[in-house]
Amino acid sequence: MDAFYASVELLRYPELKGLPVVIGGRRRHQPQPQPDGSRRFATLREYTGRGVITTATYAARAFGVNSAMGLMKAAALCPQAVLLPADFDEYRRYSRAFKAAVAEVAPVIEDRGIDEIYIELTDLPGAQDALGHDACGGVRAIAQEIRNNVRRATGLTCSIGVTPNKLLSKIASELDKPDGLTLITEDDIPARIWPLAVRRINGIGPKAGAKLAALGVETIGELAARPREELIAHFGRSQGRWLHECANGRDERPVVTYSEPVSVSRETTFERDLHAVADRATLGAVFTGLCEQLAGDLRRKGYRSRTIGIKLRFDDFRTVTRDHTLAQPVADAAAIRHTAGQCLKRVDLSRRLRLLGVRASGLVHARQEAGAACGHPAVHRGGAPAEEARAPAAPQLFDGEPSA
DNA sequence: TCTGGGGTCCTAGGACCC
DNA sequence: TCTGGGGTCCTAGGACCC
Repeated sequence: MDAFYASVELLRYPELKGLPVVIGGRRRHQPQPQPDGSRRFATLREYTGRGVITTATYAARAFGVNSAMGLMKAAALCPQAVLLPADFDEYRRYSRAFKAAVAEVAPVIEDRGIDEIYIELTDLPGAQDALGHDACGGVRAIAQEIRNNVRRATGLTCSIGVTPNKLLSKIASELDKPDGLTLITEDDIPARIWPLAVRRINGIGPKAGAKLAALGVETIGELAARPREELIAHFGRSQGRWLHECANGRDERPVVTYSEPVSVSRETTFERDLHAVADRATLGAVFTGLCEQLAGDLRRKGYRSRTIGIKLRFDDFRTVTRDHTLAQPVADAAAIRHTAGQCLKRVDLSRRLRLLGVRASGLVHARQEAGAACGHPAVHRGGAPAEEARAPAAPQLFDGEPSA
């Protein structure tokens, strides 16, 4: 989807169309209705505090404003940009709507988050001609039908890349944004893929990009020109092979239509950095709140968790995690709070904190817990000793929160 | 003026088992 | 007199993505 969150907001506030608009920040900048019936919007200029941009309209991007940019930095580039708070419930509604619209045309879909999907077109009627050859015309018509359906259902535009695999489709979908449709065949790879920067490959981020640049590799074509053995020497067997395959446009990954969640988490960044001792009451309350939210998430999704973990980010942005595996899965806030409290004890808390998070992994379905529910004792086979899930004792470190 | 929140996957070392 | 070998689980950190 094109500038998804921002595009959803423009449906709500059509008077903002064409203006630089960014979504992000923490509450407190809802549009205010005016006596004359118009609405007053907050701008980046007025914003102070932490936060990043989650989405910017194309008009805002023209000022150099982009996703993940700090709001204060964005304000320096485009102070007049309208700032709207994120409304995830609304985005999720539109997400379901666009996916349903796609499914009417092509039902084999892999979810890639709120605004992205992979669609399998291979076995669709019309995708191939009678001889089994690719009929680009047929595939183009199907993609066009998908776009029309999405627009009819949501009023939103999307960009589609139609290619032999997921690697190329992801790249192709970004070549003609917004509202684009790009077809690429294997024969097009040298002309259309090789000139692109290696960073366009999904999976090459800042670190791998910099490492490749240091080796004199800027484009995908330059990557393709490097011997496989050289890439393996620099990046290891696994990543080296993968880079070589990517550079040549090869990707065998299937479209995966179903997957179980691996973890569920909640985290929050504070308005100001907090200290374990000086802000103990505040931190304790936040900590308990996160555990309660996590427990609610687990219950709603129907999971219990055997491994509870915490995440801390210090004022110097250093991040540490600690986790703890229990013999029995838990889901209630008190047990999560207790186990997370045990984890917290293992961290040096002399620095101020900017972020606190709680995570549940080792998920099992709440109703049929493997082993335990089937009457097997939780057999312990290797690894560090797992502890019994205990009833919560006194709150551990961020003590002094109002008792739950 | 520092840098959100929710995820996945990978690596590497240690513990432990057969 | 070494220090096997293969496997799983757990933990911590990091890269990356939406």
